[in-house]
Amino acid sequence: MNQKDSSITMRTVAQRAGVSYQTVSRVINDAAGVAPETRTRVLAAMRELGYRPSLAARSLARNRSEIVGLVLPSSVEAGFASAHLLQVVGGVDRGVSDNDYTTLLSSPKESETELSAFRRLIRQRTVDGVLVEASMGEEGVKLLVEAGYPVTVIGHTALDVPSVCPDDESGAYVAMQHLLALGHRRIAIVTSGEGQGLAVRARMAGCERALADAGLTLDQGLVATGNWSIASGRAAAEGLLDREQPPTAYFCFNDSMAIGVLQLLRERGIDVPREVSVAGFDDTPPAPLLTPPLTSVRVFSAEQGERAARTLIGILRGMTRPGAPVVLPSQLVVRGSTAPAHPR
Amino acid sequence: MNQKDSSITMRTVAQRAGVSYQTVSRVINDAAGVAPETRTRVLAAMRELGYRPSLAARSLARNRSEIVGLVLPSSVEAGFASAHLLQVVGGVDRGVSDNDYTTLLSSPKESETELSAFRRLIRQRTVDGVLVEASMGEEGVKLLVEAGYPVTVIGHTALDVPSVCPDDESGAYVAMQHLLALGHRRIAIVTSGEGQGLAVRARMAGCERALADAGLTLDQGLVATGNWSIASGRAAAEGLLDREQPPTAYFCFNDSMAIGVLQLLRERGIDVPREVSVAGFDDTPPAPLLTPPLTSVRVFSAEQGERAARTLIGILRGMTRPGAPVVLPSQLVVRGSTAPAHPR
DNA sequence: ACCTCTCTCGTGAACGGTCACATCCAGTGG
DNA sequence: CCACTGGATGTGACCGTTCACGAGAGAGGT
Repeated sequence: MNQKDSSITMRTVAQRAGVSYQTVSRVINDAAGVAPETRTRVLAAMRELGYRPSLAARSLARNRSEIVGLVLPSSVEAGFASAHLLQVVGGVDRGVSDNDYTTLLSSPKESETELSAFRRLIRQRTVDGVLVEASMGEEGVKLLVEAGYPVTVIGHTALDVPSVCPDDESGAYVAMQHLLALGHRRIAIVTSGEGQGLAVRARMAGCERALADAGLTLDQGLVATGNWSIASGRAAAEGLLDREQPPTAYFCFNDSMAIGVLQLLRERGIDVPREVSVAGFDDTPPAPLLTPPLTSVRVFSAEQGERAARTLIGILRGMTRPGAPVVLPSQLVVRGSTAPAHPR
Repeated sequence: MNQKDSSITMRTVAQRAGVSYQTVSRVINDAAGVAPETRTRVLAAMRELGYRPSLAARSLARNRSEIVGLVLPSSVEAGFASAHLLQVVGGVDRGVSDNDYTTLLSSPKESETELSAFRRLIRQRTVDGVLVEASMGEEGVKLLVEAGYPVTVIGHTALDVPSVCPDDESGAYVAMQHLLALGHRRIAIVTSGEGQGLAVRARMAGCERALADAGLTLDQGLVATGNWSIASGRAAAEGLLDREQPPTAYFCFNDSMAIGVLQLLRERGIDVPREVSVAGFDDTPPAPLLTPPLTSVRVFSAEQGERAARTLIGILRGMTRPGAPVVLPSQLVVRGSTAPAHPR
């Protein structure tokens, strides 16, 4: 059944079906102008011979490959974000292969600069378009655009490029609202200074809106800035705990920093959620496994990947004009790390 | 600098350098028989024109693509194993791109059977060889082999195919030895009945060897069988706790099941590690984040991926004969979940 | 009956490389 | 002085598709 060497070409099929290779080509691309009877005959021949079109030849002739590149941060060091990334990869692959495209991977070798992944992709000249994970930075995206590649960014971007991202603003809004509804008033916000500026800004805006809705205003003294890492979460909490009036709740802009906060609180003997509440962002898989299970904002990573893939392919096919960013809803997942504010 | 349309071909370069296209080809593949002076002239022309060879054309002519496929389980549901997987992906990509190959992704769409990913790869006919993650099962591997593809398996396999895997036996041995050294004598083993049979058997063998070295023998009553999931870990612990003499330590064959065990113990009010110890396997990223941090056996996922990639490419290049499985060392990481046995 | 039109199908030339040769030219050795 | 050798380069065919044509056959109108 599986012809090992698979050197059956269009002409083989054509011969067998008693037509010319062009007719076979028409059948394959189901173009108009082929008699139904002929079509079935050709299809039969294809099946009998186990014919598979050569992607290489097709790419050469059509000058496009039906392959999209996916640029990811070098996952080796990604550590905690890994779950999110893998979800994205899975989603991308789904969206891509549903459209009969294929996914080509490219992440920077650790020895090189981040841009190497982009350069390699451009040099290879084998993909039709590129999906870029937001944490890869914007320079690479520029490079791709200059080289003439359609690009879609997954996560967020400040560039004028199609993108798919979670609804950071409303995610943060809902989380903040949740904490407020539990009676918390001194809510620390642990943000990050690195990368993904837009996402951070949107989340902050969500927080401010929730506060405003509750008739409150953002206390800058309760805002701590980390760098997405666990350690930076710890450090942030450390600073906040030393205040004369320490916060009764912490809202961290990702789960890693929330974990850092949890660690420090445990060390200081402060019970979560009885004494203080903690919420994270991203809802990574370990979140429910922590002690206590972490309340977090789910961002549907896989869907982001899938939508981005569909968007990009739509553009490649000329069916979609690159338009406004697609914003996917985010959703608060309440778990054990948040509880009513401790009455004082 | 970046020619957007990039329609500069070998002949363009040839013309510019005042040679024939064949000479350009020679320079590209740095074949012998080109005068050094000519070579530099051609190289200069290539640089000036920003020439990039077309991978499609090359694949067509050479009948190989320098692309390897990577088959992964549909990550959407992979949940906890995700970190391991992403590491593998990262490692693979490193090994692949270091050799100027490229990685093509293929995971089964969730709507289809697992084999779909393999079928797609075969039909596409665009890769030279395939890397398969062990949890993808062996049927797909057979399919690939029948279709004539060189395959390397990452993780483990019972098939007669090149593979790279962790040293399960010695990993389990060291972990078991660690628990024995802490004074534990009733050590439960939480294994799994699903998939990766070889890995399970190797780990069990390691346990038995450690026990034998300590003059002990495996008590089948202390062996519980799960299915790698958190829930199955809970269930296993539940059964074991009801024994007249419950275990003082649990060695689980992956981290997920260890987490299940930890959860149940906490619910029952049993302190880890003061009263009982728990160890896992795989050392996934959340392991150090648990309460208490989980002692586990690290398996170097990224290295597995990288080695597998190198092995496969070696075979593709005809430099390596497919040989015996490569076994990478594993390493025990001791954390807070294991402590001296509670004296009774 | 003839001409036109449409539908179906076939032909030749790309696409951008590689491969197996043929060719050219300078050195050699007899 | 000439045939021989071997390194440097060019030539033609081919890889398996697609694309832009052109050709043949019925159908329909006059």
